[in-house]
Amino acid sequence: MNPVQFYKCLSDETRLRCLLLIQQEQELCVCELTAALEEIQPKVSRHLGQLRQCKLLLDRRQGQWIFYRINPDLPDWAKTVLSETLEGNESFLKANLKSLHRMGDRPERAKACC
Amino acid sequence: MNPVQFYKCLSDETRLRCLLLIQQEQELCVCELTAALEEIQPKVSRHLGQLRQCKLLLDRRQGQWIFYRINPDLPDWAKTVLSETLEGNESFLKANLKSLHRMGDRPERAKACC
DNA sequence: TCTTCATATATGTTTTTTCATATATACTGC
DNA sequence: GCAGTATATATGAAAAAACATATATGAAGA
Repeated sequence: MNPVQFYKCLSDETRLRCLLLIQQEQELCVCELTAALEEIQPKVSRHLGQLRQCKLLLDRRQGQWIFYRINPDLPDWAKTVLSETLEGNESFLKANLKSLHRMGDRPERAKACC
Repeated sequence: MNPVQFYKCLSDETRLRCLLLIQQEQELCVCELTAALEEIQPKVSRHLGQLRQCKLLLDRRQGQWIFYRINPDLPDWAKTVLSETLEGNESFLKANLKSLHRMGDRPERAKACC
């Protein structure tokens, strides 16, 4: 994982909020992120696609939903960066978490596999 | 310190190399960084100017040289990000450190003040 | 068919890069 | 001390490149 590429991923507001929300909630689907960010779906989807392509996120389909989670194979330094950023910037996500939890009908999660 | 702005600063190759070199060496002047990166002076200077404006770096003049160092007042999470990134990416800087140490006539450092 | 999500295209905006030049300090010989 | 010159750094302006966005559309699954 090239650190420049890694930080390019974190350097956009939409992408950083997605990453930190997922870091906090373990796993979120596109419609949850769309609601949390109050952004249009193609915008969110496009940024998630980038994060997936750079291997910061993994996705899995469950029925009609696609859930994204942090790639557990990220190098340790990158994982530390994400968790430190989340811890040090709670207020940054406050409004997004509020919107997320206000969302009705959040999709049910099943175990990823096995 | 807004985390998006912070990561925008780290998302450029020239800026990230400068930051990590300074993190490792405590303090470097523009000509040392120019030599380490093998880039032209206005390019390096521009990026350092940005990092100073965003308050990631502080500068001091000593004679004809201007030395840059990490701003000690950065929030803890940001300091941790920088040190983790340095530790986790030693090889990223290898060539730059080699160029730096190969540089003849590096400026002498005096104590910053007092 | 409806919902969820992804992607293509076109467009606008921001960022980066370079060159040329300005400013500040230092040095040399008088 | 004073020219004149050299070195270190910063910055204005213009061009190029990279990036983000919106709209429209497509594909997969319930």
